[in-house]
Amino acid sequence: MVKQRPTISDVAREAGVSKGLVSFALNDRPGVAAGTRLRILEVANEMGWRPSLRARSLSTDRAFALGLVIARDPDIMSGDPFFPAFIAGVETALAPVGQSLVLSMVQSEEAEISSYRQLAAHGRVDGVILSDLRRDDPRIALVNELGLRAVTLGHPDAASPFPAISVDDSPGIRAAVAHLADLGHQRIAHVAGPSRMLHGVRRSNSFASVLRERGLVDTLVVETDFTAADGARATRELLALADRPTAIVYSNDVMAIAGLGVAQRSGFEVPRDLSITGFDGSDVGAHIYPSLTTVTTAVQDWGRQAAELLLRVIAGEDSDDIELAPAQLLVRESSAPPETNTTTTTAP
Amino acid sequence: MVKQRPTISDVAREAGVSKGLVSFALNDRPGVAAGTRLRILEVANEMGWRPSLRARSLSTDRAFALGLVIARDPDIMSGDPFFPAFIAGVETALAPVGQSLVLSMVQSEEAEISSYRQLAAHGRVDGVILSDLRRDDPRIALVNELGLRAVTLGHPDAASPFPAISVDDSPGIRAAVAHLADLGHQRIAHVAGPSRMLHGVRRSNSFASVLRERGLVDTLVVETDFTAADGARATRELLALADRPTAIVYSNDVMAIAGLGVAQRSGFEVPRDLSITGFDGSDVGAHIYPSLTTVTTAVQDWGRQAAELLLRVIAGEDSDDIELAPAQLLVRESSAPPETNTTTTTAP
DNA sequence: TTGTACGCGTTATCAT
DNA sequence: ATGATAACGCGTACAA
Repeated sequence: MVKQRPTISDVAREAGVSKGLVSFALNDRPGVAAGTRLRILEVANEMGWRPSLRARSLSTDRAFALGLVIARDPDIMSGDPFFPAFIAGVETALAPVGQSLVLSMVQSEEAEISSYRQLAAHGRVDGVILSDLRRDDPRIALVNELGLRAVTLGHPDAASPFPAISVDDSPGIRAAVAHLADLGHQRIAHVAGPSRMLHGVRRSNSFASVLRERGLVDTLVVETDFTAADGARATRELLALADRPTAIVYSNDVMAIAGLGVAQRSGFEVPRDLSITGFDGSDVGAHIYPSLTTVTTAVQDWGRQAAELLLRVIAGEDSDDIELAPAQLLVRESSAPPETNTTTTTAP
Repeated sequence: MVKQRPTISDVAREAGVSKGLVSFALNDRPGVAAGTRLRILEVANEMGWRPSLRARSLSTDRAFALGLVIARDPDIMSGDPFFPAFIAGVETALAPVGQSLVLSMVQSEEAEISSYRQLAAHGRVDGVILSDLRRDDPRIALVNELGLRAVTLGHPDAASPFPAISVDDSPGIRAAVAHLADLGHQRIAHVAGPSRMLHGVRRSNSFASVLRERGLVDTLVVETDFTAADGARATRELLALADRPTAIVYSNDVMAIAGLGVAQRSGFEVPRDLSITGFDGSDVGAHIYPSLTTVTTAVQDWGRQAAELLLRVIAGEDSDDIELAPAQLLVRESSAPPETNTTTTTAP
């Protein structure tokens, strides 16, 4: 005989009141005499009553869960420190309130779209966190049509019905470039992320604007797909230039590490012959040689606050945009003054 | 006026049959005349009827979702290629059948336990994938008591009611050590994972057994927590030994990369002065210099098959253990013969 | 406070 | 064999 878990009907019978009243008492709603409420709670507690999420879900039309659809290749994910930390942060916001995260990792834009459609059609989640915003991101309209609530990580490039929770990359990039320029670098390159991605574009823009302010060459930009392989390719291209850069700013740590490998393989010594900086402060960057100068953000906190904001949106509470502490430069060993003799160094 | 989605009652009315019959027809169950069934399906289709996962969930007591609780520090996750690929694999199994993955990332054992309890109490998932098995893993009994179904990644060290889906690490480790021994290394160290974790233990055991077979020293083992920082520490300790190893086998790529950093920083040239091998074949390992000899497994496939197996278990179908293709050695540049002169090299 | 309809399917019981 | 009816799962919400 399986001991079924008690329902509110059981509690009602035991407490000698109606089902509805139990519901009211349990949800701390007005209209229940203090004494009755107390007795109901007591009985419920004694019987070990737990709310049925499913029943509640059906009757209130809510899922009590948030969704996160990640559209990245495992290759790009591998080694990227962002999502693990972000998700850990989301979890710290959800666990205390008994909500869950439904995660979907897809590898094509069609799969991404259908993933949102499924989440909505099945009522799996009440809202989603939109990450890796793209230009004219179709997900914003889609998610809105589907009736989901959402928050975006960063500001979209068009009007959006959803609040944004952002970390300004700009100060980090600016600081990185300024740091390199201050060290004396004149030819600073940028290994950028995909231009379809807004944060990629914004980092590139910040990069370009600092260079212009400083009156430096701003043509050394290579776009990549964020993978180690593409970071390596970009680095090879840059180092093969007749007038090669003396410093390279990478849009993520994985590419910076791959770039470091390429440089070393080609006989360049970092930072003597080439300075490099990363982005996103991965743990491993601190332990390679030379350790990686990079730009960090409080990703876990971002995750927590994004989830909290989305919960508020779902609850119909205030939902203003949130601006978190901007990215910060973390100077380590991979950046140094360029060689004093200006003769273009070529690979041995 | 919001156009509500049609329910089976709507379909029933439209088709001129009863609610129950619609359900039978929609679920391909016997007892419905062929013609009637066809008409019902047609009407349902015309009306755009979609099943309500919630209603179905409530009445059938199923969640149509799988759970994965990851109990690792973000520090360890960061840079680790396993879970992204694994989850991507899980997704490929779930998406086609309309199921979802509920992910929880926790940072303590208490949080882990309560995470499983919540998933079960709320009926969020029908089953869970147990990863990172530990010695006397309490989760197996817990999950069983909670009435969840499960599969384990790897064989637990005690009887388990759940099928295991495993990738044998042993051949990979053995191949790595054999490779190093064949190159002439006599003092091969192991930077192991936590001994609480079964795969850590198994890799260590495999390591030790090959060394014994070859008659080599097997005392050079340092246990770590899998982080880059701890991999670096272990490497420093090993390289400081009077009789330092000439090769180090790391239990993951992140530590190997950190170890490489330590070695280079101490003036050792890899692989001339020290050979190293990693584990888990991260993308970035292929692009560092020297590129990392490592051991790879088909992680994404593992994820897909684990999810499929769990779905079968939940469906009450066959559920034999599954043994996947074993880990394989991928020889790259970070391993080479030891220096011919046996004089113990010390850091400059 | 109570009674009851409701959300939306599934399934056991009955009637034809 | 075919189909209808009603109970069930478990809360929520509203009229009485």
